[in-house]
Amino acid sequence: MNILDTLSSTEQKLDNSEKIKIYLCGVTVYDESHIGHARTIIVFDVLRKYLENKNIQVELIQNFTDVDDKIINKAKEENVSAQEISNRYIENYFRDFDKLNIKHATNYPKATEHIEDIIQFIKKLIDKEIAYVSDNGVYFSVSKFPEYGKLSKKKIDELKSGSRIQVDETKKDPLDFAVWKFSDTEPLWDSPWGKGRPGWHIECSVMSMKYLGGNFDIHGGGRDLIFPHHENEIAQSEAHSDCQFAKIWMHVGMVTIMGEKMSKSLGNTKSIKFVLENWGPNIIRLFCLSGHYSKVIDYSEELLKENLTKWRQVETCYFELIHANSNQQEDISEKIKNIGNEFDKSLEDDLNTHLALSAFFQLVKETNRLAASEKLGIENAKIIMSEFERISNILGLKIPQMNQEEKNKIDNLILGREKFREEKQFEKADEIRDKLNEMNIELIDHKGKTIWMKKEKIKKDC
RNA sequence: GGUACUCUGGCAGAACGGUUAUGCGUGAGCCUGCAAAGCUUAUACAAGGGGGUUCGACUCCCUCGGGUACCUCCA
Repeated sequence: MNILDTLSSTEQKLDNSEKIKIYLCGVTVYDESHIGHARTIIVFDVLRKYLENKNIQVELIQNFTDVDDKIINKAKEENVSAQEISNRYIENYFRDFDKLNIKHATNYPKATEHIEDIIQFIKKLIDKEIAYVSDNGVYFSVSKFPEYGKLSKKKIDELKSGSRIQVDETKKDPLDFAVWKFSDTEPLWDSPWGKGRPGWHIECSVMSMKYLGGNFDIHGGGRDLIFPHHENEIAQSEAHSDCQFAKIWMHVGMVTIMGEKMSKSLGNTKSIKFVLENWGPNIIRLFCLSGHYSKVIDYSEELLKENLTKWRQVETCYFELIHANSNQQEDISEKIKNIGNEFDKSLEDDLNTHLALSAFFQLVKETNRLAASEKLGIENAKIIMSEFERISNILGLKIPQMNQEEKNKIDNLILGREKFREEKQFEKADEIRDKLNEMNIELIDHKGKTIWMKKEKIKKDC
């Protein structure tokens, strides 16, 4: 599998070894997660599920940054502890992302639970004279890391001249960044240099190394993390270990809205909670996977609606498959195999989810074509269903299931309707159809039989 | 200002140095008691502008222009 690596700007082969180690920069937990966060995490979820489908073990570490100025400010505003804030939003995180059908990471380490590791890490940096203690904290000395800027392709002197950073006189160099900030208000921890808290960036260096070792396969996150976050992580980590940090840097493009970046600071976010309520998880996933992960996608109701149409086709396909009972058979195994290969090939090529989705929709189309011509036999349905399930698993799409009782009820109503239709009592037949519609059951009248499908409830459906 | 990415048909969006992408939408038809869903079929002078390389460029190079992101916290 090839992945576009931000550091080398080329596609790098992902070792198809038995295990792939991935570190994904998660969220700072001070507010509701929005659809931009969802995109990044969905992309990595698909990557992970694809690899696992190929029997490659994946160790995925995704951090929570739970100590940060924004958390502290919010805590002050609400007059509660920082921990209460971070706990609340971690809870919300799982509330949202579980609904989005994201498989849990191997581990979700938190900065506050790794203070001792962080202190040890900083100690070594100071011992190596790469970091120094000043009045305000401990700083990483950028000049000690000659390759600084290699990820974001920035030149050090240009950074200096264009610097909008408030010049902190206690720093030796304006580009130096804090690994430890002195403070005398909560949250704070003891350190050999003074009470305070870790700076941003340091926790990812420490925790990735702790859980994945020095040189792991993929480090990922949103594009906006390239600078300064990932740049600083590389500097700290490589200065610390003298070894290459991540092998591949994989960055997911931004979600914009009306052409503008969706971000908390701009106040133009659509929270996952909101979008879930209106469109449900499957449409969000289809939307997030509709373009190449590295590019921008623009959030709009129109696009979500387009994906609703697609989702309805997927649902139709699924229910055609489970109701298949035609005696006619057409040999389709080769065709289905090709579609599966096409799907895999697309993902192998830098996780081209858009092409992979095209392959999936070919499968859907093929099924619906067979069903329309009364040629969807049980054997064929089995073959297709197995591929359908494999693909929807990787993409994280999920048809809502229902219990037997509900199914029986539907079948009985349909039988009643059939009777009225035979007797040409269409008004009564239509009443039953309407009743089923209210239950989100849609009837599909084929020549010889009527099948039903349970449609996912979508608020924005109209 | 610097850096990166990007500019493809009404919309979304891929691949590829030479072949119809694909999907949505739209038109027509089939199916139906009527619908819905689905199917069939048709539809798009497509490549930001201008140069160049080439037998041939959407694809490579140069240049001009637009957009977005980053350069401060950010997925």
